[in-house]
Amino acid sequence: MEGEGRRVREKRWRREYLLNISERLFAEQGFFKTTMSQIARESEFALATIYRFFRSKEELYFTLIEEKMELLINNVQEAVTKVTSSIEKIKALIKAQMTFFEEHPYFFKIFMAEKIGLEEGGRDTLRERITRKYNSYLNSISEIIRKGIRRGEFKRVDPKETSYTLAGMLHTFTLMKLSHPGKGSLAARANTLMELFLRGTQQ
Amino acid sequence: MEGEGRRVREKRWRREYLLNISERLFAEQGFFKTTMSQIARESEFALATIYRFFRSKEELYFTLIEEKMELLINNVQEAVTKVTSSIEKIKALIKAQMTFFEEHPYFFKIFMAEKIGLEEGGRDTLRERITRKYNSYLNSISEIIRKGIRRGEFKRVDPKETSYTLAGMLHTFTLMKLSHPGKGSLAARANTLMELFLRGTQQ
DNA sequence: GACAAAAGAGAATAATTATTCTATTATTAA
DNA sequence: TTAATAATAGAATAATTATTCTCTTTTGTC
Repeated sequence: MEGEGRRVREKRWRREYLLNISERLFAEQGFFKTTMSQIARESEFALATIYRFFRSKEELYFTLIEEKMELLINNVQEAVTKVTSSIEKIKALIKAQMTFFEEHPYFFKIFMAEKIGLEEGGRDTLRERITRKYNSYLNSISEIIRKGIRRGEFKRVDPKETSYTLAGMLHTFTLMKLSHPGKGSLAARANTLMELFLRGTQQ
Repeated sequence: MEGEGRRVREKRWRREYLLNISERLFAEQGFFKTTMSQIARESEFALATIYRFFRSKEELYFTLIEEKMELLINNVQEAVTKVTSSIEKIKALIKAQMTFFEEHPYFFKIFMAEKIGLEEGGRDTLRERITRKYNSYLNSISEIIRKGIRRGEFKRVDPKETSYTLAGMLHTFTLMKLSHPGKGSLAARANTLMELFLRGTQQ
């Protein structure tokens, strides 16, 4: 069984390598400008070989998004469950998401590009799965806020509105930091965003 | 000269009509999935006729964005200059932008889709012009906040970070309201967002 | 009404590109 | 080693589509 183990493992490596190369290309040029030949050239696989791993260009693209998104959600969930108060949970969420996107900047770009489509739910089955996942992620943020209100930690805001808005702040903040990287890491700025979210800007 | 006046005017109408049809299609399907034949069919112009108005598909697309963006910026600037305090300026900005996007939802979608590209500045000359415009818009928001800090209206936040974050809140909030329209208009919810921005969520 | 110029139409072009086909090569298990 | 299986390669396919060409129709000026 050892031989088969290596075989399977190597196949997984190749698949992952392919996903990584594609991720970079899709992030840099977008879905349509990226061609399968280009992915083949850069990954040093032949065209037909790619089609042994993925049924189509779309499947490659959406698989990529789905797997990274699962990773993101898992990371965040793990960080959130480690603390108890709602405010700490929000803080952990912000930090975990920033850290993740800092480590996966290509994915961040693709994710941002898809976000608009995601919030509406596309037609394709592939995209639908991702949409559902993303929405349940947003809902889990709403849930934290809802509970925080009950516990008296937050004002009586609308949880849905607030969680969406937090997501928006988080994305734009990340976008700014990734495109104009200043001093210090993105995650180090988590407190700034947290302050803004909790206490606002008014003197 | 009157005959020429009508001629010119009608040409402008046709151009605008073409832009409107394209705007809808681009918003619904994105740049690449939208074909020139489709635009021709839906606008009831012939293919070659479209090329009398616009040199290429890209020019059509970017022209569309640029013109609407100018309109947005003008609307916001006008609203902002009507009031004096920085806090009121921010409030006017939020309301004006929400109103604008509520009136031009197709443009909003295109705008959101381009935003990621915009922040980095694409290679094309056409896109660069838009990028510059959008950045100067963001800078004008920073400026309001900077002045507000000097006047003691805002805390000593980082104006750039804060203005970007405000932009993000505004976009996501708009996105949410446009895709799940609840009771009341979007602009009517401006106060909610304003509250959140000024005073935060903490109890 | 007649001529010049612009607008309109749809077919032709030319290039691109996702996907599949047909061999060729490497790997496994016996 | 050897038959079977999987991986790889690059050419062929087939469809799509932005753009241009050529011709016809409409419009404005005289």
